[in-house]
Amino acid sequence: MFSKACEYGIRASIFIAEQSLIDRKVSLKDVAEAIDSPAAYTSKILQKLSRNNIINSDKGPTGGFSMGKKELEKVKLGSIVFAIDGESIYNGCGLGLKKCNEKMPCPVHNQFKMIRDQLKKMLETTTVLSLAVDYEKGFSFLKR
Amino acid sequence: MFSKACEYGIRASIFIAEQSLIDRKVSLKDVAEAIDSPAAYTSKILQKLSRNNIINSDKGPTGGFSMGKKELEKVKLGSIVFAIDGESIYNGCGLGLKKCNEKMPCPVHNQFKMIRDQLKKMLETTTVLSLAVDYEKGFSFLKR
DNA sequence: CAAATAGTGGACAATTTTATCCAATATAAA
DNA sequence: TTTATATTGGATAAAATTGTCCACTATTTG
Ligand code: FES
Ligand code: FES
Repeated sequence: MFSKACEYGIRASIFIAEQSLIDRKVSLKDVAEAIDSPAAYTSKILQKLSRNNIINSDKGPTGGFSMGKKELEKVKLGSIVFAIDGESIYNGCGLGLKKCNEKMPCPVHNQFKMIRDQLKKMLETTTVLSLAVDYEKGFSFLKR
Repeated sequence: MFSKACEYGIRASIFIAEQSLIDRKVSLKDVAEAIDSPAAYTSKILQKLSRNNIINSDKGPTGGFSMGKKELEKVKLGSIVFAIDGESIYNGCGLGLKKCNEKMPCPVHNQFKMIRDQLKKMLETTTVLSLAVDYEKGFSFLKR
């Protein structure tokens, strides 16, 4: 469904969001341990999220990754997926034709469109904040 | 969503099904041209489909790939996806945890489960035959 | 200013996926 | 039985994704 990079990106964002809720900046190492991901690779992904204004990062001692109140409220899952995996989720064809195209649809276009539209809607309405709150309550897990 | 191999596999199956409807066996070359895929790679995929009894293949002159009436009626999209991409569509976690697990769900489990269940249902109810019939009528395309 | 800390960026390596090539096998037809 | 044809299987290669290493920059603190 999503690339590994995107999965790490989502998990990292949820962890950073949750820590930001209790006013904590987290280091790369913190993130990698919390979501059980390779640190150096995770670093690249966090850079991308940072450049896309999904999280912010501060250098130096007392530095680390965090999310401000505004970001916490406006960042949806879709923003992360788009930042990392691009628009393929939105306009890609289920059978790999150049682009999804109503006028010259692939044989599974109708079936796929329905599902993809729902996925899209889900991504665009689910906030990282809401997921972070559940995670904080211990209802969900970022590693196993 | 699916691997490239799986996309080729589905497109190939639809083409083979459609040609079988008018009692034609097709060669590897025919398939590769019809779906615009690399022939040698497509060959591997067709082998896998053949071993999974989704299509049949005959060697030698007058050989080629085809689907019998029984296969045409019983093969669903899901059979193809399972044969090529395995069970990850069914039990994989949306955020990349080892397995999807109700007891220790990832933060997006509920949202993903809903979408994945619908995808699953779609894959399990859509027959290759129905897609082949639409394709035959010119309602859909296998390449662009 | 010096030292310690933490993210950044670039090069590189490993792995997985996708793609190619060719000899071997099976089969039908002449 | 010879020949032509078409799939099969194994070895490789190319490309994309995932993962690692290390020197550099920015920043805080003493
Ligand atoms: S054309 Fe294939 S999904 Fe729309
Ligand atoms: S645990 Fe992640 S999708 Fe079910």
